[in-house]
Amino acid sequence: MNLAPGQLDTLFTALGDPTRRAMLERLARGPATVTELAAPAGMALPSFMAHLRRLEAAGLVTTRKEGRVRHVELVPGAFTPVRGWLEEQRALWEGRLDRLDDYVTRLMKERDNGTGPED
Amino acid sequence: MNLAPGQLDTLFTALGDPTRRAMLERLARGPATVTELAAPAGMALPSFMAHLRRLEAAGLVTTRKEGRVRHVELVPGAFTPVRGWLEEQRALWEGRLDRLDDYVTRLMKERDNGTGPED
DNA sequence: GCATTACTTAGCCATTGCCCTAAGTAAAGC
DNA sequence: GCTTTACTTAGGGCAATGGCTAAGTAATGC
Repeated sequence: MNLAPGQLDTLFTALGDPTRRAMLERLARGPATVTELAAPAGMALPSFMAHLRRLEAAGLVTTRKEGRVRHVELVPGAFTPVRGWLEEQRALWEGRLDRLDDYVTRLMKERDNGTGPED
Repeated sequence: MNLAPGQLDTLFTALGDPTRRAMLERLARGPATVTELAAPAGMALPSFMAHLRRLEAAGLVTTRKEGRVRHVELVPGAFTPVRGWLEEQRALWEGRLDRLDDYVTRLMKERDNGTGPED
């Protein structure tokens, strides 16, 4: 259940482009065909398809071809590793604040009863 | 309070590199000097400094120079726009599921009392 | 069956990203 | 004051990214 090394790299950089984020925003509202998806992007199809391939490579979307039309949809839990990393960071940060808080609390107690922080 | 256009680009791509994420993970535990931060990275200092500048440009860290030493620390709310975007995506996705759920519920009711979905 | 639609492949080009070495500067240490 | 330390600046290489046009393929529509 662990994530592949480099998966966060692929995910974060996939999210680092406005065209690709716009695609995901659109897809969050439901599946679409390549043509539908590409319309608002305002770029040549081959350029657009490269973005789509990037999202697919990152595991953020899946595509299937029916006849000459390719349908695209979001992969449900695909953001999880990203969220996970951000949560870890928050936990680290808050852990640090907690320890800082403990430390300050201890210092104040020590000041009150005259014992110092030395061993 | 709105975010600058392109800020998400800068943030996400800043997070898309393992060296930079490692720096942030280290900094979540507390401030550090450049030398301390660079030690585990295993690369030449100039290369490392470029990563640091990326993080600073993205607004994820701040640095100040004291004498010949540069100190680096996390900017507290810097992940907020990233979290925010992810939350929006989730809301969109769940909104869609809600509507799907409503739809299915309505269909079932209609089937039960014999009224069809046609106008 | 011929035209249209919906990609797909191929190839080019400019910019950016990520790494390097070499040499410079400026504060601390002795 | 000379050395060491901690960056900093300058410049170079090479791959990846993000865009393009032109031409190909394969399914649909008429």
